[in-house]
Amino acid sequence: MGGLSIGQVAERTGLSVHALRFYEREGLLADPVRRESSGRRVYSEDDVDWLNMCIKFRSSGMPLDTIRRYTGLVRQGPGNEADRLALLKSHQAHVRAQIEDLTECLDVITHKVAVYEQHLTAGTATTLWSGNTPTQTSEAS
Amino acid sequence: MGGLSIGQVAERTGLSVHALRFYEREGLLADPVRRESSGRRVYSEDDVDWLNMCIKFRSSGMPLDTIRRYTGLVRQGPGNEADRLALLKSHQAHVRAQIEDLTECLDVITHKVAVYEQHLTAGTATTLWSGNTPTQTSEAS
DNA sequence: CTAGGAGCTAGAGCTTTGTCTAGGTCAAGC
DNA sequence: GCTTGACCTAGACAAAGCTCTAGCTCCTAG
Repeated sequence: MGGLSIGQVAERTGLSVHALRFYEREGLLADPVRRESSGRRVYSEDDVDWLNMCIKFRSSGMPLDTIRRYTGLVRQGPGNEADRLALLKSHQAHVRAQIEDLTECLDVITHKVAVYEQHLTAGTATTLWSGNTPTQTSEAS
Repeated sequence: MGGLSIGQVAERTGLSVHALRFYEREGLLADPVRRESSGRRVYSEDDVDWLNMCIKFRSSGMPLDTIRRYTGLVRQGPGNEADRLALLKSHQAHVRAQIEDLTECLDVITHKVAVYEQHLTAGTATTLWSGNTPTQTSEAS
């Protein structure tokens, strides 16, 4: 309610105080953070919510620049909902693509893990034959 | 078989020739690329396979440094399979975490998309009431 | 009243991952 | 013989996203 200091916000968002000031400078905050008479920032719960959303955006690969654009739309107020939606959908597609991509990579890696695990188990079982090492060729399979 | 030029490899891996040279300098290739008498690189199919694997690693967020470590292990030859496996498993876990993370982000975004879509549809249906805009507060939901 | 701790601004610095440039070699085709 | 295009090396530059520093202001506690 009352208001949070930058340190408190850092603690509860996980962003550093440096990053918080940086984000503000970069225009990522929906509205400029209020200040105490002394000039210190006072964050509202809404600010924290907004920041948490930014964090979600960031951690799903949205560049600061895009977040800035989105912020700009929200700042403009009602009337550009279609634009916001377009931006969100585009990012949504991007995130889906990332997940697909990663899933594919995971498959490859899991395959390699399986190969090595099997190799190592075999090595333990049949101690004598030590030539059964994945070669460089089989490495890239 | 015969051997591919850097340009051909660039074409079929999607990496730029610059990136290919860069990767080599960075020690990401299992063995040093062979050279023509003139000094030009000659890549084998194995090299391409290895590069494709590196690309998978990279695109799943493995830093060059880790790829370099993995490469080092493979270069050392048989005997360190357990280390390779450990590295792979660690990356596997990392990729899984990323996917989970992204999935969570996707949920949040999808939720917002739904809110905006519903808002816009409602706006079209009931043209008169234009005050029904997501507020900044609801923005961060 | 003084020390410590948290904040402030402006701006420099850093890391990662490439990309690009400059200046040069080489082989093929006209 | 000259041009063109692909390639070479070494090293400068770049973009993104923070992080850190310097130098200063406050407030609070002892």
